[in-house]
Amino acid sequence: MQDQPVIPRQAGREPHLFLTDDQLLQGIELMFFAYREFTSDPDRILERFRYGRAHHRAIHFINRSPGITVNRLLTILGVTKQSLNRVRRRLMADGMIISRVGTEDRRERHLYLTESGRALERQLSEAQRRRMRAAYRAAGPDAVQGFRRVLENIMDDPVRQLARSLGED
Amino acid sequence: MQDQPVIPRQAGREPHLFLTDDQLLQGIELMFFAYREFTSDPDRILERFRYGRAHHRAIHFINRSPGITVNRLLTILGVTKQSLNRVRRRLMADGMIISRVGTEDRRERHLYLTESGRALERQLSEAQRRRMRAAYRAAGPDAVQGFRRVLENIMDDPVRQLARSLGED
DNA sequence: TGGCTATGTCAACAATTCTGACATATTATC
DNA sequence: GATAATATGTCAGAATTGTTGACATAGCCA
Repeated sequence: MQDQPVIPRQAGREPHLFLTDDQLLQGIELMFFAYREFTSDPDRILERFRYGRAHHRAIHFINRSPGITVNRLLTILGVTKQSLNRVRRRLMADGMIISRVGTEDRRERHLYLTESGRALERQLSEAQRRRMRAAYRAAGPDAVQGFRRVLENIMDDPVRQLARSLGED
Repeated sequence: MQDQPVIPRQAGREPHLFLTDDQLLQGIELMFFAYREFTSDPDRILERFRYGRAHHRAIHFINRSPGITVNRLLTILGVTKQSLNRVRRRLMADGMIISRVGTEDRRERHLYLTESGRALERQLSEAQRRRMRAAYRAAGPDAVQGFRRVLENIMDDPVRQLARSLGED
């Protein structure tokens, strides 16, 4: 995803944007409303399984990085292991994910989606991808670049690095 | 993470983009991580008051539309009145907001921030505005435009209308 | 007057998160 | 080989936020 370096514009001086508090408040509200809409499609699907967003997030990132360890998943999700374990236990009981003992380090557990898990993931992901695709197309390619640049800059550096590292596994 | 550029493909009136699933997944993850970062600053402040995000949202929208009715706030927040009332009661007990009987329709209650409420709002808002301002400046004006366009298009029409109506009150 | 609207409240329940404590297996280090 | 550190798992209790359902009051309107 290294299109362009996101941070350093002109070393020394930043482009001087005049941003009123009202413009910034609008941006804040856009984030609030868009995020809510953005999660509404998967939420409806999850209801049918009586799963919540925590289950969705686990499924998403296990799909994104098959064989991910519990520790790595905890780092990405930013929750406690107790919290994740409740979700993980349920997903394992339901046959959505499986856990394999690590070959190099036998303390580690590597998580994978089962066929059922992949099916659910596709359903959830499809709903969100459809919305993203429609929004991208309606906004146009330049807007997409800008969207990504702003979101990346909203993150602090450690999280930005983490987000960028995800496709690389 | 293969960097597939977002390629504009001409066809018809709307700009057609060729979007891989991977690009869309990246967008989805950007939303997830950016939103989490975006809420982290106010979360830290709220902790000191033992308030949660529900309190923040109420404060935000009451500040944005002083004198807003309970019903309107419920519509914006998309929660039940029981859920909002728990938050409202606490904020009123703490002297952060006040409620005034409507002059035209005496059934309505109009909500306002008190001086304490405004002080807290400024604190919360300042943290988020600072982050937004920094992101906007780093990304540049064109990116901001694109950011807003994509987020608006992520919303379904009713919510988009609602979001747009907010500055107008 | 009767019906609808706006608001408020009580109670019970569910989901998600946290902290803290404790346990086990495995790896790394001295 | 003994000890420390790491990775994982579990139990228990608490806080926040959300839900449904039921019920009550006040005020507007036809």
